[in-house]
Amino acid sequence: METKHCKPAFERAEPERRNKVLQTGIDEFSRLGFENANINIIAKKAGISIGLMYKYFETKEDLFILCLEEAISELHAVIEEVLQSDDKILVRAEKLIRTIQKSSGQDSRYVKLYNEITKMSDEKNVRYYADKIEGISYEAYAGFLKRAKEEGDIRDDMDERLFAFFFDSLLMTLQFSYTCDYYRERFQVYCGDDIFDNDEKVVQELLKFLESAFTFSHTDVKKLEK
Amino acid sequence: METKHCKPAFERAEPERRNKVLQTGIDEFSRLGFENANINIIAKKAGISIGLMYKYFETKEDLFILCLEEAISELHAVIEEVLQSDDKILVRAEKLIRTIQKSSGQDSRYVKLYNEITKMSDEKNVRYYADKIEGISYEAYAGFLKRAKEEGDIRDDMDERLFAFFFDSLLMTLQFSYTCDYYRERFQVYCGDDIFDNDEKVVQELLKFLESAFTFSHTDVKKLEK
DNA sequence: TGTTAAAGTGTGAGCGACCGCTCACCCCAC
DNA sequence: GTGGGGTGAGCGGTCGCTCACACTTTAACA
Repeated sequence: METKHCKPAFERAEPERRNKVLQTGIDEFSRLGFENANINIIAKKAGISIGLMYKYFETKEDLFILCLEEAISELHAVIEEVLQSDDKILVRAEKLIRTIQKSSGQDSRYVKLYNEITKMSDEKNVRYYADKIEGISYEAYAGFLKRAKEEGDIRDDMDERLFAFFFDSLLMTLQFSYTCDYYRERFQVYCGDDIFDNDEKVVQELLKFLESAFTFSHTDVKKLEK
Repeated sequence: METKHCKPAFERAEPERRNKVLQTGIDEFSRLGFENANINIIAKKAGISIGLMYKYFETKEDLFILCLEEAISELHAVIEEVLQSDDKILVRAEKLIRTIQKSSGQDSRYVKLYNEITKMSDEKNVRYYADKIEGISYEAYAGFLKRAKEEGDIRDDMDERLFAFFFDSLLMTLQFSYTCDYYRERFQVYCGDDIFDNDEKVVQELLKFLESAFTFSHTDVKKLEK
């Protein structure tokens, strides 16, 4: 599973062509899903013959996986950039939320591809990709959550890992809710048809929600009760 | 889309057979997904001929949809039961979490089918099912969140709908994390390989997370600072 | 009550469309 | 003349779905 997913010929090909193939793949796979996308059509749209496609890739799945890795690295580059500055945790959360809102319109294809792997159930692939993809997010979050904890920006009575998990779960769902058809619809059921015209409100409410969860511990309840 | 999804013959069939067909369908669709499940094999496993299957259903998709509705009504029956008592909101949340943990092992098939619709992108179906499925959850949550707000169990400075959305997002992700392959793996990446042996810890940490988010408003920060 | 036709239940071989993938072939560079 | 880039007709397998046929039940009528 850690092996390369293309043949040497693809690495030798012109960067322009490599890009065309990957972008066309991302287009089709994100639009139709892995099963329904047709590799013959991807080849045609990318301007190469199906024969050449199979000089570049062993199988349709390998092409898919390379598209996936492209999409993932694109998504992570954005996250990485947001997390580079050493803002306070809530500022970072805010930046992440706004980025999610922006990128949904801009390049929903990457998010849709990410959503695709959510459906995987082939054991080896699942393990490999979960480790690879979620591992990166986890490292990023774990790092700044730990610092935030040390600096007293977040409560110290919570398990860091579960905390990161809940945090990411909210952001991941939000990302899908701005991008993937079913999640978009669900978002509207919960928050009204005009929720997509109220980005600012979503930011503020989620920050409120997170701020409290971040900040307050059970002992604070007692302090307040006095 | 609001039409029935089986022919009259299926309604006339013996309940025992109807059940066998639906259960076999749920088995196969949840295990393999809609695309990879084979309706000829479902017929065989259910003990009827493929010809009869098509006397019961117009298309493979109709069979799928009926299986889906069966799964959904099963899931909702459980939620409904949990929410029937008039416990405080945190007690309810706890019950929901524990139910999710239990049902994951017990009948993961229903959750997996629910996860399947997450992938839908056919416009009409998406709208219909999001309204139908998420609508029910939303009604349930909205109702008890409103009461909790009136009774002062949760803060009053948050938008109820977004609040319900965040709440359900956490629970939904948790549900998938106990059931669907990729989400399970992701759960372990974040929380360690032994997270599935620590149900109690998950309950407690999520309740802590929720309690703060439920209870504290920004003005409380200032009170505490004094 | 026996006869018959219509309507319903049930079968499974196989059609036809689709699609992942191969392979025989062409072209050009060195 | 060998090796790599490039082609696309078409093979082979799968699978949704049909249809001709067999059997059973219902019901209408003499």
